[in-house]
Amino acid sequence: MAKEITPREKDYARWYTDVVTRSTLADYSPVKGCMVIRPHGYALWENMRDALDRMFKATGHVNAYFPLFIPKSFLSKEAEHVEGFAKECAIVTHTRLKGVEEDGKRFVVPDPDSRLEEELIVRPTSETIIYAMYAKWIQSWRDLPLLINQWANVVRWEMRTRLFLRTTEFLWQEGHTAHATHEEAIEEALTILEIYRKFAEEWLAIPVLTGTKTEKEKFAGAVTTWCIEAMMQDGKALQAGTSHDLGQNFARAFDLKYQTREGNWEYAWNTSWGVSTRLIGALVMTHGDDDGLVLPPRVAPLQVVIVPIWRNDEQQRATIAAGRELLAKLREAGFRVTLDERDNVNPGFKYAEWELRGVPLRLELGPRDLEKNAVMAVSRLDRQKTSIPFDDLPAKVGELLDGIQAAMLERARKFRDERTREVDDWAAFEREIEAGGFLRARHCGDRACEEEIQEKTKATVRVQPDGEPDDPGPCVHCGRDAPRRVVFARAY
RNA sequence: CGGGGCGUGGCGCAGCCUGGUAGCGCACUCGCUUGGGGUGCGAGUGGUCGCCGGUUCAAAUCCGGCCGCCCCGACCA
Repeated sequence: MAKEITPREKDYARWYTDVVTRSTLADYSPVKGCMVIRPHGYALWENMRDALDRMFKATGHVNAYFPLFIPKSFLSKEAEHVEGFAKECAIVTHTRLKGVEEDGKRFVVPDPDSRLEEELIVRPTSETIIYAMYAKWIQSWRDLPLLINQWANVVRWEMRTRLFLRTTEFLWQEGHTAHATHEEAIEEALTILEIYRKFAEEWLAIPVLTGTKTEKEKFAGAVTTWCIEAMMQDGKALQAGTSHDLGQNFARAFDLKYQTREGNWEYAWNTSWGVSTRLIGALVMTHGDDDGLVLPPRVAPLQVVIVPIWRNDEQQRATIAAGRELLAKLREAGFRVTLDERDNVNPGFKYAEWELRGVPLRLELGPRDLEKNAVMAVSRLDRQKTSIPFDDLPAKVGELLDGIQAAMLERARKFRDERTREVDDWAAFEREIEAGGFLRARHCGDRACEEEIQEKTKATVRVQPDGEPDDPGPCVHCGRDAPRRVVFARAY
């Protein structure tokens, strides 16, 4: 049916790229490793951003904006942090270009006279600049907690790129907080983790596991990294968001101290947390099918498309007129909806195109429907048809959209649970990991052991799930004592 | 950074081996037709064949160099 999309079975990576580009979410740009987020993709991001922003604000956070550039010296202040990011930073060395001529051709080169004394780093993340500012703003216990978020772009010069999943520049939010006690900081990190979980499941219909990262996988500079981890349709894991307890690592590095009620000076406790446009990639790979995108109604840029159907001029006038009324009524009710009045393509073409772009609900409006004073609603999820009398209109559309939203989460959860299994011995692990999905196995927690597992199988510990009872036994790889099971998978 | 592939109208490709004035599909424009799952027919618009150099009467095609992008791996959200 679908033209031009590689089926998932044939080549999952190609399918992903096809869906992202053909559905007009994004396109490759002339800049290596960088993508253009097109209006459809950006509208999706805006909806995600707005929902998250409300959740952050409801829990006491405020937005601010910090500079794109970071003095080089800042980045070297926290040892682990440098180690983690040094290899992927873009560096600004000059501030001017200069025209030169060679072989009769003109081009530009950096003007040697404009070389910067202290080079600037294009932020890969903003911990350093933000905690430098916090050190200036915080003196007293009364200044705490400080709960700031920023919506920004960051640059990480990675070797491989994949639309939305890994690009040189990407959009994200990064929260940075300062607290008087470690307990409070941990509570903050967990509050955010819960927001991420809720957002992923209730808005994106992506079921996630929550828990901590191992030493090997945690953020460079963190004491503890919590994450939400999702499973894509090819069985690979995708880290969808992280929340870090930074302890006093950055406070010490940037001399971020406050005076206690008792008059002593103490280092503050920090957290940082973020989700990025990578979530769009997660959305595509969790719900998409061989016909294209499938978007959850709550974040879909368009929730409903009305397609009028006619055979002659009179019917064209009638169905478009009815369509416009319908459009107004649904907009009034708060739905994101459009009417496809184009007369140069036939209905079948429109169906295929709107399905490709992931619109959850289509309302077909033809002569047969007009006779009955009804529209035919078709779900993007399963193409199930429901005839809706005009009189039931805004309400019934809301019900159908809610139903699609719930069914998407349900379907994704079932998919994940069916591909999650327990393994207890190494032979089973090596065999099962080839089939993809999540493997729940015991692990000793030793970093070297985890690295060996990765070398042998490309699998890593994705998450050490929260809130699970102890289940002691031998490590699946080395046989040493392990307290409980963790989740292994190959990851993006 | 290692391995592979590709640069030819807006997009996807053929032509290259065996040199002889550039072709197909889609898209676009116009007309008719059709319209409840990507209608059909006809007429058009649009390209210094990635760049530089060489061989030749003649280069998209052969030779040399350069540039760019994509895919796969290691690193990463």
